[in-house]
Amino acid sequence: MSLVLNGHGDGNIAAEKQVAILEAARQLQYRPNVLALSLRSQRTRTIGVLTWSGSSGFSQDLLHAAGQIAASSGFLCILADSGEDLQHEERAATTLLDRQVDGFLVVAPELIEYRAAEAMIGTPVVLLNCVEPNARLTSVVPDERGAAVTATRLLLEQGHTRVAIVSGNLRTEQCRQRVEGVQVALRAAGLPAAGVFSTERNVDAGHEVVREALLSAERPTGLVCTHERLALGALLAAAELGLSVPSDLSLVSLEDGERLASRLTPSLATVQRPDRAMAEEAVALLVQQLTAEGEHDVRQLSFTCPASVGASVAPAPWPVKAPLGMP
Amino acid sequence: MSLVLNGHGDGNIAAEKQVAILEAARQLQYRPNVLALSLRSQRTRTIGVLTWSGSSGFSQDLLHAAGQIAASSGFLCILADSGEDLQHEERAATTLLDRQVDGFLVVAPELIEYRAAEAMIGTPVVLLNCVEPNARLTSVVPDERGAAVTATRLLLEQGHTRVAIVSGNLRTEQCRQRVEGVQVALRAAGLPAAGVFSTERNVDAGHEVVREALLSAERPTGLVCTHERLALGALLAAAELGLSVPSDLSLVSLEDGERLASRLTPSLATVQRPDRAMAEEAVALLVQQLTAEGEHDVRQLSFTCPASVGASVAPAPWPVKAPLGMP
DNA sequence: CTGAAAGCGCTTACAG
DNA sequence: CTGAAAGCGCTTACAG
Repeated sequence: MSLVLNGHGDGNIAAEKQVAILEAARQLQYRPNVLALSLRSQRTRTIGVLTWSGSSGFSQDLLHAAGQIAASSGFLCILADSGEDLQHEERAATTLLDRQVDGFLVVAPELIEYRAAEAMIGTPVVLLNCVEPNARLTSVVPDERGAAVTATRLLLEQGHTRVAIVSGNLRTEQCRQRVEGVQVALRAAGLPAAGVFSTERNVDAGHEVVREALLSAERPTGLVCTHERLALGALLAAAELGLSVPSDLSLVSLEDGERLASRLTPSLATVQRPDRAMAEEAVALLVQQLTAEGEHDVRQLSFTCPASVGASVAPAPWPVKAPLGMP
Repeated sequence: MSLVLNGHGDGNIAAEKQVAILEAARQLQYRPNVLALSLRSQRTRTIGVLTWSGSSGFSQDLLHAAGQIAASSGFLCILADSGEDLQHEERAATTLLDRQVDGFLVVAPELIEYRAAEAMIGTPVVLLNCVEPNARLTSVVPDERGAAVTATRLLLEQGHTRVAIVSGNLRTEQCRQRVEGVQVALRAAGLPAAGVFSTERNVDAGHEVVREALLSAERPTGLVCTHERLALGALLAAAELGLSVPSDLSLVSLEDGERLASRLTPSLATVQRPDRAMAEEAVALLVQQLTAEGEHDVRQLSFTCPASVGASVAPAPWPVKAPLGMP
C-alpha cells in the first residue's frame, strides 16, 4: 500500500488496484503518521534552529524567513532559544539532538564568530549570520565590510571629505568590520581616516556622541552610522543644534533589521542586510546536505549588501560653515 | 530496564541491579530515543506555535519567552509561520498536526480576534495576545483598554485638560480598544472626548498628523499615542515646531514591543505590555492542559499593563500659550 | 523479582 | 503481482 501512496506503485501493483487505494486513502483522509515514518527512516525532516536574543537582537526576520523556506522544502523548524547569550548552547543542542533533528541552523542576531557545541559535531550544520573561526562549517553572512564601503561611497560621491563614524561597541566583530570598511573606502579615495565615535548602541548614546562630534572644531559634513538607532540619535542631535539633514549634515546608516530607516523624516539612506536572501540560501544549503548523498563541501558565502536610497544625503556644503562652537 | 530509568524501579527491581543499570546507562551515555517514546505514548511533548508576522509584527518577545518557558517544562516549540497574514493558517495547523503536536499556542503580533482553523478542534489550544470571538478558547491578553486609561491618567494627574489621541488604523481591534480607553478616562474626569488623529503606524505618518494637531486652534497640551512609532513622530514634529517636550507638550505612549521608548530623548512615559508574564501564563496554562487529566475550564485572562516612568510628561502649561498658527 | 512478548504506525526486503 | 513478516526503539502488561 505504501508503495502506491509513495509513487512506487507502477510496475509493482496493478493499475486499478492503485486507483482503489488512492481513492480509499482520500475518503478516509489518510495522513501518514510522521512519527512512525521517522522512527523507521531515522530521519525526521526537522531542522533544529539554535538562536539567542543577544543584547539587541533582531534576528526576527532571519528566523521568520528561515522557517518559511524550510517549510517549503517539507522541513519544520524546532526552535531552541538559549536566552540572552550562548551559555546554554550545549544543552539546547543536546535537547534538539534528542529530538533527532536532521541538521542544525545557527541563527545569530548579529555577525559574530561562533564555535559549535561539541554535541553538534557529526550532524550537518549551517551558520547564518555567523562564521566558524577556522572556516570548518558552512556559513552564510553579509559582507559587512563591503556594506560599509558602499555606505561611505554614498557620501564620497556627493563630495564629502570630512566624514566621521558613529559606531557601536568596537569589541564586536560586526562593528569592527563596519568601521574598517569605512576607513578602507576613505583611504581608497585618498582621504584621511575618519574619526570614530564609539558608544552604546541606543538612540540616547548616539544623540550624545553625535552632539559632541558636531560641536568639534572639525565638524564633519557626513556621518556613517553603524546602526539605525545611532542614526536616529544623530537625527535628534542635528535637530537640536539647528542643523538641517541633509543640507548641513549628510547621514548614512547600515541596517540592523530594525526597519526604522524608511520611516524617519528625512528617510535615511542605508545599506541593507539581505536577510531573506541569506536565510533562503542558508536553508537551501542545509536542505541540500540533508537530502543529497555523500560528502559536501564546506562553503563560506558572503552576501553583498545593497544601498537603499534615502533623503538624508546631499552634496557637501561648500564652503564648509564654521564650526558651531565658534561663531 | 526502563522501569529503573524512569524511577519506577523501587519495589520491582533489586536495588543493586538498579545501581548497575544506572551505571551502565551513564557509561554508554544512554539517551532514550524520543521518537520511539512518542510513537509508543502518542505524545510528543511538543507545542505547535502558530504565528504570523503581520503588518508591523513584533511578536518576537512573545515568541522567545514562550519558547524558553515551554523548554523549562520539557516541551519544545515547533514554529509554523503563516507569513504576512493568516491565510495559510489551515495548512500550517495541518502540518503541525501531522507532526503530532500535543497542543497549539497561537501567538498574535497584536491583539486581534482569532478564529481557530477547523483542523485544530479536538486539540488543546491557548491563545496569546488574541481572543476567540465567542470566548470558547482559553486566551491570555493584555488589558488594552485599561492600559489606555492608565496612560491617560498620567496626563490627567498633571492637570492636562486638552488631550489628543494619535492612533493607528481604527479598524484594528487593538487601536479601537486603546482609543476607547482614553475616552473612558477623560469622561470619568469630566472632560470632553479627545480629538482622534488616526493614521498609518509609522514615524512619518505620526510626524505629519501630530504636526497638524499642534498647528490646530485648540492645540493639545498632552498627547496619548497608541504606538511607539507614532510617539517618535510626535517627538520629531514637536522639535520641528520649536515646542519642547515635556514643558510645552506632554507625551505618553502605549508600548508595542519596539523597545524604543526608553532610548529616546526625552525618554517616553509609556504603558507596557507585560509580554514575558503573558507568555509565561499562556504556556503554563497549555502545559497544564497537556499534562493533567480530565476536562479543563476555558479561561480568559487579561493582564494589567503597568506604567513606566519617562521624562516626557510635565504639568500642563498655564496659561496655555496661543496656538502656533496665530502669533 | 525477572524476562519475553506485544504493539505504537510505518516501510522494505522476502517468500509465495 | 501480492501478502505476511521483520524491524525502527521504546514501554507496558503478562507469564514464569
